[in-house]
Amino acid sequence: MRLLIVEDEPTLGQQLKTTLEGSGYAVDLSTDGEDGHFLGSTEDYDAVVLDLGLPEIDGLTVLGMWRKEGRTFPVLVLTARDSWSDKVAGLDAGADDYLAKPFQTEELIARLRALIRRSTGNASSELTAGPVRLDTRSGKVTLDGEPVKLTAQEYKLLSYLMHHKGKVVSRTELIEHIYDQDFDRDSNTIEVFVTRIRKKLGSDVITTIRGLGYSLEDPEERVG
Amino acid sequence: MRLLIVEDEPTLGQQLKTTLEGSGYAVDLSTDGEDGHFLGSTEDYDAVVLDLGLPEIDGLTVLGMWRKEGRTFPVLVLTARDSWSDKVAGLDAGADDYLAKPFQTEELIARLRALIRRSTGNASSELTAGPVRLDTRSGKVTLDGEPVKLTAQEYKLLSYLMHHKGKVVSRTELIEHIYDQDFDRDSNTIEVFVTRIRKKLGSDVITTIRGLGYSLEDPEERVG
DNA sequence: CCATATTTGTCACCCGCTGGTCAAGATGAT
DNA sequence: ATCATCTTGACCAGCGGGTGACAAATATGG
Repeated sequence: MRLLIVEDEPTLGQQLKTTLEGSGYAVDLSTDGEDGHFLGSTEDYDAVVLDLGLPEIDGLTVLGMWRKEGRTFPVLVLTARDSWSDKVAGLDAGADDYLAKPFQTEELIARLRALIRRSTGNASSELTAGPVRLDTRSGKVTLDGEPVKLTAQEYKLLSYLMHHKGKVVSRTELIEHIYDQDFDRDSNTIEVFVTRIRKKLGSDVITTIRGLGYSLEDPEERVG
Repeated sequence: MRLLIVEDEPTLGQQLKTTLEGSGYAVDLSTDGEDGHFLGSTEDYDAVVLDLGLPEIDGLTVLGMWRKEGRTFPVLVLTARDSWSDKVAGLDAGADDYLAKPFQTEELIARLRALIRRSTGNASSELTAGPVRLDTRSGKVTLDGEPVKLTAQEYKLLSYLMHHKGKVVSRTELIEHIYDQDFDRDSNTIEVFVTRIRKKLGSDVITTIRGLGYSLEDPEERVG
């Protein structure tokens, strides 16, 4: 999962980036509205954390522009503690959730997880595909009930696929959502990790669609 | 399906070409209006992506010329973000859809798919012919409900025929719409692929009209 | 703070699939 | 029967993808 943070205060921004990366997200950080808006318009994020008090362009404006352009990623807005009006305005402008500063990073993480879950149309924080179950809350994976140890990267890859079960996900899309901006786009890491995951979970969990990418089967097995 | 991209910014153009080819289109790329206009006038495209901010000739002019020449392919116009006048002018000049820069390639792909679907007179993204069903959205094909694995090329060929169900499609037309500019026109690949598709979907799906080409039966055939 | 284990990404090599060519055989039209 | 057109099996080069091994980076533990 890949996030964009738009936060003008460098220390806080950097700190958030580090924490969220620690929670398994690929994070891009932008410190002003102009740049942040551009990133959100061109790159493909799973969620955005947007501070309203920005220099240059105001956060609300940025959000409004995104929505007008048809960007649908979930946006979590950071507001000053007591600016009640901001919250209302934020929700009006198309924010999906808000959090008042100062806040516990714990809470931010929890809310982001919920946002992403909802936006991908998953009802529960438990995702399943055949014998595989993934709990986004605890970050644990089981195969036929048995716990399986995945490494951080393996988990990210699998998690993205499970959030988009049934859809064909291209290598580029995977790279874009698992790594942040600067990453060597032509290398075969994805293939390598798919192999490693298959070794742990069985070779039939992830299907290869030649020339297009990978896919987790939807439970659309039809018998009779 | 074959597309023409007219985009002066080389990086963006090339990137678009690559992505769209990845989505199964044959793509010609032109970097200036003069050349772009020529291609659109001589070759046969299923849709055109036209950037309005072109050197030499303006995009709107090109579009106008095409329409005056009687070209009917659907045109998706790329406009700068805030130039609202461009949009209006574009639609007036005969554009079928527009997309403001910057945009996400996902969206471009979706819009193109819709444009082509509409321009071929198909109401849904699910095309059917007898027992065969093709979903342009997911790229999956089923025979009597059973999923069938087609290769990329097989899919392109079948997809084109299904978009033009009932019409007799000549070999040249197929070649022109499945491959891009540089392709050896006299070879029997088409025949070979027709054979291969028949082997997978049954020999009666594609009818041969000797001397003219191939055709997918309209479902209403009834021999009295 | 060093030693060790684990993880991550790169590389090289292999393999099977796919797309395209060719040529021989089948099928139709006249 | 003759000729053109279409079908199909065989063949092969090239590509995309899978995998083991190695090296760098990072985490773990004494």
